[in-house]
Amino acid sequence: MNVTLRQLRAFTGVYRTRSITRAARELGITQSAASLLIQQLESQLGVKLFDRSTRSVQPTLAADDAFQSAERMLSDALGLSRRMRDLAQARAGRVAFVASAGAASALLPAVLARFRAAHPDIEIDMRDVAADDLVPRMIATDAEFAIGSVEGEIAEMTVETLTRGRLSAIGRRTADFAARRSLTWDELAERPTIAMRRETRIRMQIDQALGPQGKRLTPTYEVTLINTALAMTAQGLGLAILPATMLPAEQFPTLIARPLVRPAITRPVSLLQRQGRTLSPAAQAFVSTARAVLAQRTGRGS
Amino acid sequence: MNVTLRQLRAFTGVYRTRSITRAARELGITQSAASLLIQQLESQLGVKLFDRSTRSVQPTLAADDAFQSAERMLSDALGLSRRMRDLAQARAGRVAFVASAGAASALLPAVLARFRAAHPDIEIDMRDVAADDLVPRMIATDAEFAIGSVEGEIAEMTVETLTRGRLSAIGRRTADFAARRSLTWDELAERPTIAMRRETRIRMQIDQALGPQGKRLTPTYEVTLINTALAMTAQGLGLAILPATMLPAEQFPTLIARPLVRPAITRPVSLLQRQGRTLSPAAQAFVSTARAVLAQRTGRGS
DNA sequence: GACATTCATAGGCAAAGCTCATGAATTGAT
DNA sequence: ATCAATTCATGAGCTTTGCCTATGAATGTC
Repeated sequence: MNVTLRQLRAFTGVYRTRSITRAARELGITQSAASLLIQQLESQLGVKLFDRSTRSVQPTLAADDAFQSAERMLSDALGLSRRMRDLAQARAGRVAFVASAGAASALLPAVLARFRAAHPDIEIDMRDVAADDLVPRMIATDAEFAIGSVEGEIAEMTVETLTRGRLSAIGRRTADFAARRSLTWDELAERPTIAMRRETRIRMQIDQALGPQGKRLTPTYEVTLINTALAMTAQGLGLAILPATMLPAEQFPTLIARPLVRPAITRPVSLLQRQGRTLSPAAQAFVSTARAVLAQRTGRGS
Repeated sequence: MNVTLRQLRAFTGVYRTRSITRAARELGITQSAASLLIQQLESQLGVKLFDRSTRSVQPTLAADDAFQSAERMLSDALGLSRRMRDLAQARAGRVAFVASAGAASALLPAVLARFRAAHPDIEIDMRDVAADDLVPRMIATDAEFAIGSVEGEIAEMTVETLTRGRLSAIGRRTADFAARRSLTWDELAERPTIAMRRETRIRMQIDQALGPQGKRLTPTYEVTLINTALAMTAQGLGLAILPATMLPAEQFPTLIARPLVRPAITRPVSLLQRQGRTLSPAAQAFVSTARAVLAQRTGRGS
């Protein structure tokens, strides 16, 4: 058998109190148990630690020597427990994840704000990447999860749809536009529109979905960055054709989104995780915050 | 129950080998025992440490975090064991003791040399004091023992006589003097003598012992320091009246000691220890070295 | 698809660990 | 000086822990 922390606890207790009885009380064990623990420790270390009579318990020089190591180990043990408890309660730690640029700019700011309020000491490492890089970066780095639009299966990963954003027309809150429940794709032809360039994921999905229906989007403007599209829309240059989830209400308070139908095209906001790997408590907390925020958002319409 | 070092050993093993089976082999336990230890640790820390499937054992972030503390504690534990083993074997540590000036100059140098050869890493703290200070210093300081001439009992202390030095006449190795087995006190009257001053312990003892016999020492010279007496003797100024144990043969190779008889007066060389306190292994080793050296010395005549 | 490897779990047994009771030594009070 | 009180050590007995063997489930390999 080897030295145990139990023995060391008894040892430091006796060393400090100079009494086996008192130390035992502190530890919540009987005096005889404490006595045995000291004896064991002495025999395992091969050193007498206390000169004891019924009347006094005097530490030997060896005990003076051992005391420091013992204290350090015990405080390390306590520190470890505390640290793990903090990690478990997401009061310490770090969340590293990948987010597509779209999610990062529109969806996640709210999540981040809420998460930070609840878990102020968690380090957040959000890697915002172009949509195409989402999965490769997730695979290549130590990110615990990824948030973005992913369709289909990916090896070694689980994909879960958090919410679906309907492709929408985003425009200024004019009486006319605000009155609409929805717009059809056909109706867009009559109006100036701002869409993403053909190379982008969003646009590719639109074209793929409309093609079989014999329809086609012919935008007035084509841009690369979502923000550009929204800024142009805010200027009244036309309707932006985007998932509603990509409209940050705080940033563009004058804009509103109205779903496009016939056909309704939806785009998932997905959560990507490594299969068979548990998220750290901090990451779990983050994910559930994200769920909560997205649920609200969906509730008030998307 | 609390975290145990056993669990931590299993943990670091698994962490390093990324395998419960291999770690178990290292620890000399079965795979199932190791598996249980990990489970216990996880439940006690409230944190998942490994994502395990039958095919892989992946440390979580919490495990990365915990690993360092765990390693430190284990190496502390090892260090403690080793340190205590060194102390036990008197391969490390420190001996603090008090020695009367006489013992320190004549008896102990040989002991120190031998002890140091056998225990090169032990720190030695020898406090050499005047004979009268021996006991007070022993009581007041943290010295583990004292060596010097002590008669009678002392509270809280054990007094053990290591050897007895006979009061002797010390003189140059002349054919005449060397031929003598012993001298009587009466014979001293015919010769020049060098004795310690009346205030010294040695002298007081001589006077007390001779008084009842109606005898009296009337020295030619009276000095305070033993070394002075010996140096004078070496110069041929007379016979030094001292315990034979106080003649350091190495320092005064020309001098020899011959016991004084009628009456024979002896003076103990005592070992003083605190009652009920064990000596540190280093001190024990020192004391037994002292015994061995003194035994030799007694053997070759004093 | 059979095989081998690895982790988890259950049952059973030995050992450790604790408590309770008691004894021995020592101190302090009556 | 005797007695009560305190404190540490020890032994008996019971509970809990800890380990091993055996087996099952999952997964990657040939």
